[in-house]
Amino acid sequence: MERVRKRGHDPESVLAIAVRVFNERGYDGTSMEDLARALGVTKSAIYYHVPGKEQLLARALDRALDGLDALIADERAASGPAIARLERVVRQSVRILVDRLPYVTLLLRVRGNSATEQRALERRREFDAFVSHLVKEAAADGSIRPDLDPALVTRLLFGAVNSITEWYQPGRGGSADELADALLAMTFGGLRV
Amino acid sequence: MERVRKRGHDPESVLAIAVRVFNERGYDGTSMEDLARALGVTKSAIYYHVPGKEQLLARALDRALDGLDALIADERAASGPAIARLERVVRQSVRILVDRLPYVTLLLRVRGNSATEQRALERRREFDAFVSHLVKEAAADGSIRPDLDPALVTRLLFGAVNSITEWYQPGRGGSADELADALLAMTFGGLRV
DNA sequence: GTGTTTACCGAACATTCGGTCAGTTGACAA
DNA sequence: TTGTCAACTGACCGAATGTTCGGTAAACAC
Repeated sequence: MERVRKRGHDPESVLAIAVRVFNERGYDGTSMEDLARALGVTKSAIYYHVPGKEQLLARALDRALDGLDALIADERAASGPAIARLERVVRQSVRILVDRLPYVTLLLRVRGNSATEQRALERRREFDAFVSHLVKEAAADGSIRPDLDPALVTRLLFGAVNSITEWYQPGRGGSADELADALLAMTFGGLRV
Repeated sequence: MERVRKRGHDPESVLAIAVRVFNERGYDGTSMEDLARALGVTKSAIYYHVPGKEQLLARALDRALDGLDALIADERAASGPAIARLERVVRQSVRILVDRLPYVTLLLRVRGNSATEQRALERRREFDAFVSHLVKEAAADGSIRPDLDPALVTRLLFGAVNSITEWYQPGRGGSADELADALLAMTFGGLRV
């Protein structure tokens, strides 16, 4: 009946710690021995909780991708000017990135070395395509600068968004909303006074 | 007397191909066997040209870092308003990134797993500190929006710059200068019309 | 107290890793 | 023709890799 239990690990705590180590040393740079050390158990204990290294990666990537999918689903049902929807997508992306920081960080570093990684890259491309389409809409109705290529804007804009994973530390340096405010002020409004 | 030679590899061609594979699969995800396959030779032939895997990484990272160091050296001697110097640093950073794309790409993915990587990270931090200082100058003299934290602006701005390594392909999609123009238009001028 | 389950350990597994080394090949000079 | 030498091959090494498995101690159910 869900008592306090002997204390020890479960699939969730193993995943959380594994993802932290994956982000510190890179997935390929992390051995099961590294994970075991971080968990305070031996290598073999890990296999009691999870099926293996690649499954840990797959589960972590799903956490990130499920968040982005939910964002798309929400936003497909939305209406209003494209520029306003774009702004909302950026803001929500920042929120997801901050909420699920370690998982999104891992996702953004995936290079397609295994079937698991390739599947994740494909799902990620769907998100990119969605955003790209939105920027094109905003460009077509004349609400963003006409001298900039929409595809390029998409990439630079989300380059800035995604770079948050490189330095953001929860607790320090503002909430997701404050971050999004600053990012939108810079990219939509411009740095110059 | 420097004839045409038997044809085959030399340290330079090995490095170039190795870095390409490192960027495709990640440094830790690349085995010497992978490199040998890409070079069309056996593993042991690699050791005739270069001392080993980590030396390949070290040489590649130096190419990127030497470019950034040269930029700093140039710019320390420069004068003029901070905002103009910042703009020039961004433009030159884009140029170096494009000119030395595979090397800079590799540098930006380093996580400090070995002494070689840690040394590279330290050198990179010097560059970041230089840029950060420049943004603070521009903020102090009132030439960028006062509502944005200079440290945050530095990170987001160079987040956009560095993201170029994620998608840029030489030949396609404009020169370094055109890229820099678009990036500066977006971040300094703002997207909105 | 007995039996079951949970969470783990230690030893071993086959495979892959980065790296070494003695030998081979073929182009070239003399 | 002979000898040199750059550029490799192939066999191999010890260590590390991800994973499996038999066993076990402690907590729980009855």
